[in-house]
Amino acid sequence: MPRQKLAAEPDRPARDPKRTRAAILDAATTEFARYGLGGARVDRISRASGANKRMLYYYFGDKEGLFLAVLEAAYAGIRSAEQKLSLLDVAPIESVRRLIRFTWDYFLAHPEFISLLNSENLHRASHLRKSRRARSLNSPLIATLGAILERGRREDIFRKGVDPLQLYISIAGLCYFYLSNIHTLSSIFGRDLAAQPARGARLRHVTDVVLGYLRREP
Amino acid sequence: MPRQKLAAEPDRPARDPKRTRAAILDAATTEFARYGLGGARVDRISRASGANKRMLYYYFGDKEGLFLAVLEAAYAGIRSAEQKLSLLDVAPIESVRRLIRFTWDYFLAHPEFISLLNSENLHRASHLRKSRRARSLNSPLIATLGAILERGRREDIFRKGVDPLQLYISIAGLCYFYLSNIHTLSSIFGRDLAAQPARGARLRHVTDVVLGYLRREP
DNA sequence: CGGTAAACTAACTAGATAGTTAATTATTTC
DNA sequence: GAAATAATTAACTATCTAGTTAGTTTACCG
Repeated sequence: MPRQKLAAEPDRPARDPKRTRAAILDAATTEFARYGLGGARVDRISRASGANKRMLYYYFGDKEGLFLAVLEAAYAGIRSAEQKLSLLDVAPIESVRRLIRFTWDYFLAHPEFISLLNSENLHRASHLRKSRRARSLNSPLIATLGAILERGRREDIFRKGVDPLQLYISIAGLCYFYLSNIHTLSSIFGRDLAAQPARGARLRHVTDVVLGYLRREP
Repeated sequence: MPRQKLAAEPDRPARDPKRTRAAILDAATTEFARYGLGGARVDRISRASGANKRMLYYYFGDKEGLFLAVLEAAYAGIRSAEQKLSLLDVAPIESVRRLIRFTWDYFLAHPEFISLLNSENLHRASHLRKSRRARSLNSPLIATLGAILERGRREDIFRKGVDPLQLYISIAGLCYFYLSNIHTLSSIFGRDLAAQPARGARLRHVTDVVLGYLRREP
């Protein structure tokens, strides 16, 4: 099948480095998410992006460099989405509900992020370690969550002594694991856990677990 | 480097199909866990097992058949360990504590199981779907957990209406995610989350989350 | 407008890869 | 004990793979 050329429109320059680079990143995200780093193929990325294979090496160095760029872009995506959350202008319980809802919806809408994280952990975060932006990928939500928990404690709604980092990890874990392992869980338990009623039940359950935990102790 | 022969001991038969097959499975488990299905190499498995590469195809058909055999063995392992748990001869709260502890300790001791599950989900459980034993890999703990929750409810300790499958998935998720994503989490948050104090804190936190959720509502 | 550099193309390469072939050897069975 | 079978070995194969080479073409700048 003849290769799709990018600059097919008459009024577009034949060379557009930003567009070429973005197209490669996009195709690479899909390929790495679908096959993992080890199973992804450079030639398939090249074909899907419409860019010559040489260009992958021209812009990203090598396959692993491309993978790191994909990962950084993925992190930038979730951080950007997190910034749009408004959590501090509502009551603490509602803040936590929103955070849970955001986390669940984000993972649901971005299964490629889950897959990329799994790949990166298989490789022991060796790519992130090379990244100059790793620490900047940290989530400012931890501090925000700390403020929410402190406010909830002062209002006598939440229990004392909750570690915001642990809670953040737990909220992520409760959502992530279900979606990341959706295939084996569905297979083992003989149910389609990806279907709507099951997903809705899962979100409600996660919310109950977290809010139940946060409830002030007698 | 000269290839290690299996039957080096004088009183061992030169041919031992069971031992050869077990050695291949063992080497394959390590290889698939370390590199994922796509990154694993058949020649490395052959070398590590000490068996001729032809034997991998003789016993398992192909690389994917070998992967399925590894996965089934891994599931058999956790089911066997679950059977040794005794949960019904103690009070409900202690039962739940034991289940959490078991889950955490098992994933900690078997990082290869986590990695294999991640690989299988990347491949959409396509191997498990071919397995004739998938449903038998189901956990009988779900029913046990149901009994525990019902007993706790009757004793007015636990809240009403807890879905044992959801709770089982949540306990697994709270433990699994932390360990599965240990590398990216440590990298992003600039802490060694695999070190002892952090692990202990994590287990305590998970226990508090689950028991906090289960606590009877006022 | 010409020179230069950047962006791009097509073909190539050296090594890797899963799987196969053609045996040989050890064990089992009658 | 000989024949048959199963388990094993060494070498091979066809294809795949990431990355490279050697250009060409387009855009930019003075």
